[in-house]
Amino acid sequence: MTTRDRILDAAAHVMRTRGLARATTKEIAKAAGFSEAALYKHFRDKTEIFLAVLAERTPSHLGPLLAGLNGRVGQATVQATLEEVAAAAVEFYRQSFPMAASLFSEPQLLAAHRDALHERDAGPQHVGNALAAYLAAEQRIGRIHPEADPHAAAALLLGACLQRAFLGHFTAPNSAADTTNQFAGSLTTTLFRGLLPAESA
Amino acid sequence: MTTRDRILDAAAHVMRTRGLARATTKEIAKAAGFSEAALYKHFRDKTEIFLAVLAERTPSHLGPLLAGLNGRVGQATVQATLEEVAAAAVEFYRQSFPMAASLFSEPQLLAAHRDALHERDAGPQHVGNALAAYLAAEQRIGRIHPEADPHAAAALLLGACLQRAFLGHFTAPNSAADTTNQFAGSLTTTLFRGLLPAESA
DNA sequence: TGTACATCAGTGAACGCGCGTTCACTGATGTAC
DNA sequence: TGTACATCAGTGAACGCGCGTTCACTGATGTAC
Repeated sequence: MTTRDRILDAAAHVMRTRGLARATTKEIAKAAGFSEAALYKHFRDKTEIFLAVLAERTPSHLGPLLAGLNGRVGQATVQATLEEVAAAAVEFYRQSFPMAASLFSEPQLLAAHRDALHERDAGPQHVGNALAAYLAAEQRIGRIHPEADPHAAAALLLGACLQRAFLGHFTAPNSAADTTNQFAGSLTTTLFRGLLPAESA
Repeated sequence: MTTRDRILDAAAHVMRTRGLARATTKEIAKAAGFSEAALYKHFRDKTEIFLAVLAERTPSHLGPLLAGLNGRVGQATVQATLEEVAAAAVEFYRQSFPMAASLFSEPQLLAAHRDALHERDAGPQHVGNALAAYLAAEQRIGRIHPEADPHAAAALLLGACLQRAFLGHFTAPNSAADTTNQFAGSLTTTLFRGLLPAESA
């Protein structure tokens, strides 16, 4: 493992455990096992460290799953696929949320990260787009109600996952009696069936 | 307006516009039109200012609406009510998100705020609970499918609103072609109808 | 093989700066008699 | 009514501290001849 990697690992760890505000060069260097001066042999300044962490240490469980969604059209059941996506999304959001949220305390860093994402053609909105595209494809082969709105459905499902991750971090970490899979299950079931009572028009 | 109020207004403004990390005593005092020393006549330390802002300057459009939900059971249509809730939720989350997210950069402040919310029996999870209670009541009088899960439905709807607010701040502020009302409409329509195709079991 | 030099990752100590906080003070307002 | 004193919101200047960053340096490794 290169020194650069060790610094990034240490920075990611400090950011996650102590928070962005406490992620000082002293803390990062200590966690990495190097002097503070060593950081500046590998990065121009602290911002560059943060941006590298965001670019290279953001979890990506969702990426492969979303990329494989094309091949799943017509396979298994749509509900089972959505359940899998939901479970993965909860985990992904749970891991990325603290660091992503932290960025809002430093708008300049947020803007720099946003631009970096844009250049790599990445970003949080791509998750929703990929899921909506999958749902639209399933809709075309009749496995989803023809009048359903794929984007709205994706927003509902993924939003619920983001919110759960948010609440899990915001409130005491003891809460959330149900498991992630139970949660993903009740979400997709409710989303599939809809709220409309049977006898109503 | 008391000095205390002017300080809190100034602090809230600085937190929103410059970010929590740039919300220094100097900036707050300057924005309030007082000396830094004046802050300490009204607050023990900077943390107390932040906690007071969070307690007294958090928007509360949603509160009255949610409180009035009991009286809406059986009134108008459920979908129209949900649409109204969704639109208000988007606006509420949009306004609170930056400050709430900022807290994740200082876990100690987050914990202190969480405790303060808990003491006042408040917090973000109460929004979901109130909406779920309303849905359960509508379910009891047959205006919602008897097997639907009220908590899951609330999570879907509010999660989508939270996510929209998040994306609105995270990505460039130009995006989001549709209006809040259009968004709320497609959400509730999709949630009501469900994804299930007509001919399927 | 030995010797002289170049390179470069990493260091300890220092730097200037902006931060949160405190201090002794001012001056306006209220109160007692 | 005037005078002496108490109160208290607000101030300017200073404080100690921890921050990000830079500096001259070390010592190991590689290279030329």
